[in-house]
Parts: sequence; structure tokens; C-alpha cells
Amino acid sequence: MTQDPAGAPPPLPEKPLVMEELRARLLSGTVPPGTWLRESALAAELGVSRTPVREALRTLAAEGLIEHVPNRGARVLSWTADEVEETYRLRALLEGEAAALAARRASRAQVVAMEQAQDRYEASIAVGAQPRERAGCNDAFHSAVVAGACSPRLSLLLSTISSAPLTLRAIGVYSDDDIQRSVLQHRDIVTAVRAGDDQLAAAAMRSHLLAARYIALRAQQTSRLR
Amino acid sequence: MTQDPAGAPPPLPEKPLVMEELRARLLSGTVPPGTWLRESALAAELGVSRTPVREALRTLAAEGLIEHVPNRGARVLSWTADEVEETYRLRALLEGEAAALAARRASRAQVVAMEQAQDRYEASIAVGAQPRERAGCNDAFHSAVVAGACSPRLSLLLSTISSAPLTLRAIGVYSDDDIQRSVLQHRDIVTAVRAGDDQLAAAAMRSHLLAARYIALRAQQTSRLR
DNA sequence: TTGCCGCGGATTGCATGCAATAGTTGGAAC
DNA sequence: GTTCCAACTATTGCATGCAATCCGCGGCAA
Repeated sequence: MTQDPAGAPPPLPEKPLVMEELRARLLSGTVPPGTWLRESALAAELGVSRTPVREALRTLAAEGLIEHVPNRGARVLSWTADEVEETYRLRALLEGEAAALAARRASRAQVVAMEQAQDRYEASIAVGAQPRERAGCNDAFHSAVVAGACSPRLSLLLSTISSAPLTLRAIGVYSDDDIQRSVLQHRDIVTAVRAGDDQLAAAAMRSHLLAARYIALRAQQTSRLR
Repeated sequence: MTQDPAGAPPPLPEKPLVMEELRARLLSGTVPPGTWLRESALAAELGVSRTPVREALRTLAAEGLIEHVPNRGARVLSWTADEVEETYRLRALLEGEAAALAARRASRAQVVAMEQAQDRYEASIAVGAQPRERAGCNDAFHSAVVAGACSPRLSLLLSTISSAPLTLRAIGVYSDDDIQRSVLQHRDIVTAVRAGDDQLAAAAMRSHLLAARYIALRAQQTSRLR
């Protein structure tokens, strides 16, 4: 055991959560793209040995969150404009399908969950919450819709492609107009799902994401300038 | 380099390919669903320690080829009828998009690659090749189309959802009629892509896969009976 | 000055040993 | 005969040590 008498206080009461901790860090977007993730540094920081860290990094690489270079290590992926474009197109395709499925198959409880997520999203905007908070509410709404599709494989696909850091940066550059539009589009989606109108639900979700694409591209340019 | 003067006779000339070996076994479909994969057994068999095997298994689990149960190990996934259905629907959605993109963006060389893959597929049928061989040619054709879409993320998504064992089992129950239909549908797809007709390419690919879905479901029932 | 080669530090890749946990089997009590 | 419990066994989870590899840097020759 690496018992640091004067060292790490008691940061991690549970062990198997190395994976979750690293994923949370990456999804929070606080680690800049291109950063090298050193096994020994992370192991020391988390109070475990390199072995579980290694496995977590391999898994995260397979999930597409980081890049694994043999004999070099793991580093946080960076995004080109093309990749952002591509990602949003694919999200539009898949989440459009998810919205359609949700309109047909979502249970009462799942629809209610969407509405509540949407309420929280609007509330976070009303109180002028931080971008990170708003991005979290936004993601939660989209997750609620996807959950309503009752399609585990679809959920899995979307979880591998919906990169939270991307959403976060995008949310940061939303104008007031963008936000208003986003809120209204969300409402349209919920309404369509509740009404069981799969065509409208799909179309609304697609237009929502294809519009968000431009904002994300703008965020991309912004972050590229600094 | 690991120069063995006495020359390790035949077992494994290269080491870092534990991952590839395991993936190949799973994709070949020779390991029945539900089988437990034991780390020590695989390690001994491959002539390495448990560590690289563990990492490979974690990665394969993240890729969705196997299932990782904490403190129990890894086992080969089995498929319910619903999952087969879902998988083929999603493939139709994504590969339809891929075909459309290919029709718009594929280079000359990529189109030629599709045609060659199709030629090989037809040849494998003409000579009455084994199902495994035919399934390989079929997969190669689909991969060629996806490659023509010039969309790395889309390729990644499809690689996580297109389960080769599924295709293999499905191909096993193709009737002569099914095979003929499949060949013709492939040709339609290639023609549409070459002509740059994205709508037709997408529609042809979708109908091809949605039809294949029924055959896969039949294979599912068959394998469930035995 | 420039290009190349060899050396050193840092980091990953792998092997091994031990601790922890889940499943299983045997026996005893009811 | 059935049920519950306890110890055993098989297997994974984790820590540690050492070997292999890669990058960067300094020196040397052209």
C-alpha cells in the first residue's frame, strides 16, 4: 500500500470509482485538449496504483474520450472544425431517431422526466446559472429524450458520440437569442413527444441540433483563436 | 526487439497483438455467446501474463464485444431478438447515411475499392465458399462503402455496432434467393454511389439492411432452438 | 552552422505476488 | 427432507518491480 502518512488526506473513500473520477474530469471539460495524462501522476493523485489507472485509461480510449498512443501514453483529444461538424450531424441523425422512438414508445413517467429536465433547464437559465450548470441541464434533457426511446444500443451509440466538453464550450458562447431559441426548440420536442407525433419530434430534434452545430463551430473558432 | 536466438518456434512472433488475437476470435464467431473468458486461461494460451489480457478484455468490453461483470470476469455477449432488431435498424440508419455521403464524397479509388469488394463477394458466392468466407466478403463490402463516406466518427460508430458474429450467423441461413437478392442490392448501391445519387444510395442501403434484419432474426431463432 | 549519433531521463509495457470477493460444496440443525 | 451456514476454491482486483521503448539533449564531425 502506498500509505502517505502526511500525504493524501482521505480523498477517495471508494476505490472502484477511478474510472468515474477520470471520466468526470474529462466530461467537465476542465482538462484542455492535448494534455498528456500520466499514469503515475494520476495514480498518486487518486491514491491508487498505476494498474487501475491504466485500465481506466484504456477503457476511456475505447470510448473515444482520449487517445492512446503506444509507448507514449494517453492524451485528451482535440477537435477540428470538421470533427465538430461531423459530430453534430451524426447527433442530429441519431437523436432525431431517438426523438421519433420516444414519441412512439416513451412511458408516462419518461415523458414527465423530460418535462422536469426541461423545467430545470429553464430554471437554470432564469437564475443566470454558470455555463457549466446550464450545459449539465441541457445534457440531462437530451439524455431524458434518449432514455424515452427505450433503445439501449442507441443510448450507447449516443453516449460515445455526444461529447460533453463540446457541449460545454458551445454553451459558453450562446447569445441570449440562442438560449431563447434553444428553450423553445426543447419545448417543441417535448410537446411532439407527448403528443406521440414521431415525425415532428424527429424533425424538431434534428433542426435543434443542426442549429446548435453552428454555435459549436463558432465556439470552436473562438477557442482556436486564444 | 525481442530477439529469441533459439527462436520461439511458432507460438507468437509478435506480442502487442493480444488484443487483435482476442478480437479476431470473437469476430470469427467461434466462441459461443455466454462463454466465460478466463484471464489466466487466455494468458497461458497466448503465452503472456494476465496483465495485457486484462487490458484487452477491458477494451473489448468498452467496444461492446463482450460484457464485463465486476469480480466475475468477462463473457461473450448473447443477443436477444430485440437487440438484433435494434442493431439492424440502427445500422440501416447509419449506413444509409454513409452511403449517401459516399455518393457525394467518395474518391475514384474508393469507388473502385467498393466495386472490387463486390466482385470478391460475388466470386465467393460463385465458388460456393463457406459462410465464414462469404460473411467476410460481405463485411468488406460494407466497410468499403463506409470508408467512402470519409467520416471517421461515422466509421467508429458503425464499428461499435456492426457485430461480425451477428453477420456471420445470419449469412449461414441465407437461402439462394436471399443471396441473389443481396448481390443485386449491393450492385444497386455501388451503381448509385458511382452515379453520385445520394438519395438512391441511402435508400438502397437502408432497404438492404432492413431486409437483412429479417434474415438475422431468423438466424436468431434457429440458433436459439439448438 | 548543420546534420547525425549516442546517451540519459522519463514513461509505458509486462510479469508476478498477494489480498479481496463471489460462487460452491459439504455438513449440521430443524 | 429441507434449509441455512460456514469453510473452501476459483477467479478477479490491485500493488509493486523490472525490462523495453521513446524523446530530448549534448557532443562530434563534415
